[in-house]
Amino acid sequence: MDESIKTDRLGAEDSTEQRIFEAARDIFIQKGMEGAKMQEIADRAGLNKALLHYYYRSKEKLFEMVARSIINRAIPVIRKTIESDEPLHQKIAGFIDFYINLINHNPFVPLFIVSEMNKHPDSFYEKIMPIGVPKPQIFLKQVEEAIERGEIKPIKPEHLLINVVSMCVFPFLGKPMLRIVLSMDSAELKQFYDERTEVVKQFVFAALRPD
Amino acid sequence: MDESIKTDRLGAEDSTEQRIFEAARDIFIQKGMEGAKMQEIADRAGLNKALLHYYYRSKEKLFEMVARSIINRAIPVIRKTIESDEPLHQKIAGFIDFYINLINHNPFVPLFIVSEMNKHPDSFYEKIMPIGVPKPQIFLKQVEEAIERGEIKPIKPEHLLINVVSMCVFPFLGKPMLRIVLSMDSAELKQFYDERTEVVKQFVFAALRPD
DNA sequence: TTAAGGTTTAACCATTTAGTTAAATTTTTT
DNA sequence: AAAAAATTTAACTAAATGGTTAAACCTTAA
Repeated sequence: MDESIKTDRLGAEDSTEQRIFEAARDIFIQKGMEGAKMQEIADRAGLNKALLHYYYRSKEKLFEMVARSIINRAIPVIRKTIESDEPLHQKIAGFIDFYINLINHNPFVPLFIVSEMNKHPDSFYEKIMPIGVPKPQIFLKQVEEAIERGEIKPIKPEHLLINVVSMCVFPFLGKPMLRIVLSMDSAELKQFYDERTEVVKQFVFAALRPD
Repeated sequence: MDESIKTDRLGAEDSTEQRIFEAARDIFIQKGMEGAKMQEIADRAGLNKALLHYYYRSKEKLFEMVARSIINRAIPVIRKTIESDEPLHQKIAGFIDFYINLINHNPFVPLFIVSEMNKHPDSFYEKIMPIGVPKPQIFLKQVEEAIERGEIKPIKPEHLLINVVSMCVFPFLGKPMLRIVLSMDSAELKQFYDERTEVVKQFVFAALRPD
């Protein structure tokens, strides 16, 4: 039975090591560090438990690698969009596009990151240090300048940034809530998330439009 | 004989049972069901482990009660604001006021609820069933009517609701992120959260204002 | 073919942890 | 004050789980 190519990196073969890693990623994301059991990871990978230790030494190390990989993939794209020096409107639009699309393809990542950050803020910080913390200064300055030029309505740049991020990320964190409160089925949910990009853009730009 | 009134509320005496409950609440919120250890809860309550079982039977039961209490307190206030038939603007403003204030006083509750919901959507649903799922129909209808009357810019009511909730809740989920990315110290963070209510209101109403 | 290397496994060990119990202690009732 | 009831504790058990190991099992190349 051939596995589909589920790469982490391009060209990664479907080695045992890789299968373990992917199984671990799925389980850790779903259940967190303590909730995940090595046996369950092994089962999901279709392998014996000892193999996990052979390749990854310990649960901690395995978790570490998974966490690092997730963070390594998420942070740089955030940096790239936020640190670019495109014009403000383009940047905001691009940010929303990219961010929602990213999460749409990795819907459980935000909860993983948020949980990780809350439980172990220090170890998280150490993990993103090497990649580089996103520096929003350019963005903040752009907002201030746009306000001075009267292009957008006054707002503290930090709040604007958080507003945008909130509307992109939260709907995915709260997905089960949406299901229940808005009683949406899968199809309706899919449509809702598809609409999201445009809706958020319009909402933000409407809020920013000067009187 | 009969047990003291099992309170959740202020005025609760400092009974052993209560101390256990509070310790459990703190630890469960911080570490989740699997991350929390009975011994740690006992230590925090200043008691022996056996007592936890004496009063609460099992870890599952204890967690159950804690989860239920947290949900019981959060859901009704959401219902009340969302289901009221105040005029739309008042309702939105009141919702933002109340919601941010609520979370400000219980900053770890949203993450607990979001995590719970993602790990055990069914048991969560059973927990809120008895209280009653918030029914947003009135709100959704109000939005549609306001749009028809040209009082606000067109937007799918569901998206508006999620936008508002997102901007209220997410900044608390992402607190550690704010710290790092915006490099805020405690004082700055406090101020940020204090400003939040007004900022969100202005942002939402600006976005809704018709051309 | 066979020997060497990496790969995989079942069985085992040590530790942690939820849960029990019987006895000691404190509080309440008579 | 004595008996009864409620509360608290230390010591224990059973199960789960992370981690180890020695042997079996390929695959490959002389």
